[in-house]
Amino acid sequence: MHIHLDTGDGRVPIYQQIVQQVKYLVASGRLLPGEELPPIRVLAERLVINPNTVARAYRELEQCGLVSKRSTTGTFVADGVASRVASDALEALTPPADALVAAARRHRVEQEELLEI
Amino acid sequence: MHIHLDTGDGRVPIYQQIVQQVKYLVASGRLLPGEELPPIRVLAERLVINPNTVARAYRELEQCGLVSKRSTTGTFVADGVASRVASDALEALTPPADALVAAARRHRVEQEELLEI
Amino acid sequence: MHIHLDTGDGRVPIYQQIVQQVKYLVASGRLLPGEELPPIRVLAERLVINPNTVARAYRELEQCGLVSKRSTTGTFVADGVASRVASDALEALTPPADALVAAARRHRVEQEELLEI
Amino acid sequence: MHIHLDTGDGRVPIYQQIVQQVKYLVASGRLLPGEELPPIRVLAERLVINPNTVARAYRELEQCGLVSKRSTTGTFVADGVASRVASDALEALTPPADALVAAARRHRVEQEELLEI
DNA sequence: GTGGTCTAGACCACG
DNA sequence: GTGGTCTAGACCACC
Repeated sequence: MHIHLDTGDGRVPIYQQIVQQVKYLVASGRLLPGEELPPIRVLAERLVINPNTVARAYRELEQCGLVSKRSTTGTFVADGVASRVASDALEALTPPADALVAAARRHRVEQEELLEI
Repeated sequence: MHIHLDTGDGRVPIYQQIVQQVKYLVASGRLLPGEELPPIRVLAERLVINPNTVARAYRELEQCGLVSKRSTTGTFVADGVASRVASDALEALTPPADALVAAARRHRVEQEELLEI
Repeated sequence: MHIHLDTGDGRVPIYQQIVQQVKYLVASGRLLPGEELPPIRVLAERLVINPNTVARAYRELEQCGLVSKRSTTGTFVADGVASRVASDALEALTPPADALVAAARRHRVEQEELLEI
Repeated sequence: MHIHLDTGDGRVPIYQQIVQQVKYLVASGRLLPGEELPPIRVLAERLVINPNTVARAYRELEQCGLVSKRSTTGTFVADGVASRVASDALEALTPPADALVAAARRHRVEQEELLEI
């Protein structure tokens, strides 16, 4: 499982970057239901961050139902979540898209110009 | 000058909302060079927010050169800024657009699907 | 707002004790919608625990929709939640009650005996 | 000897579930004094859990005096324990019952309502 | 002053 | 070895 952190102080909390990317990995089928995520400490070490930060990400993923933690055994992708996550992903994409379009309108930016970008 | 605030804790700082909207007003010609902005306290009262917040927005606008404060007289839209703001706006639009496209790619969302949104 | 912590290592995490008791306070009307909770640091100091622990409790309460945090302003009881919490409370009561009864049955404890307790 | 495990991470440690259920079996006469319990490895295999976990359960049962391990021979139900276990069970029932009642009071739940559940 | 994030590291229960 | 909880204290953005 490969995760890339943008530490550029881009105002996105590390733990959310993890949450988001795990969602992506599941939605795109690169993480399959039942598959085990790296142990908290291992992922923390690999990303050179504090275990607490990974733990928080995993906790949020569990609250979303995307992952299930069997204590003392590990953390696993929950069953039958691929579809839900997929629609989730699209929904997550919609608001920023709308905002972008709205912003563009306020700027009177031509549609073609926007598409080029 | 009409400004609408989204206080829904939607992750956009109030002062930035003000900055952005003043830029829009200038770029779209609804605020003309030389025109006076509302006094800090007046705008703060109208928006039911802390005067410090308005002050900060005005300060940022001044640093952008979009506005000039003549002490004890008021805050005025600077001269000949319309064009600069316009290009500013486009630049401001590019990064989120890129991010959106990048996110979409990670989701393997088809381009057509994205354009529809 | 009075909160009592059982530090007797009774296996209930501190942050959950806070969550639970705030729920009780709301459900019983001792905390009214719109009312402000003590700032994280203040409550932490009062309970002689780490601010992070209080923060976690508040975060969970927010995720439950019971509370809303207006950053830099404070933490407030959400509107129109009394009823939901009340039913929540009853639901929270049901499983342990069932477990108790089931356990009693396995012990062949007479019903009267149980009621006396 | 039939034992059912709730692996739903419902906050009850596996080894305690075993301890409890063995107590029930003894108290209810389905396990008689002198009778042999399944070997650790056998029970572990049957329940698909770690042998260490079964070992721990047996150890606790031995500390309670409910069971006695004769090395290299097996684990047997101790003599004359049925009555003790029975009272044990009642004691084990009291604290959760109290907690339940206390919780109910905090919720202002009527007693009749509680009894129905 | 508010809450938010993160670190470093401790201790625990469980398997 | 797994995850869970908690502490102590840092720095940040915002109002």
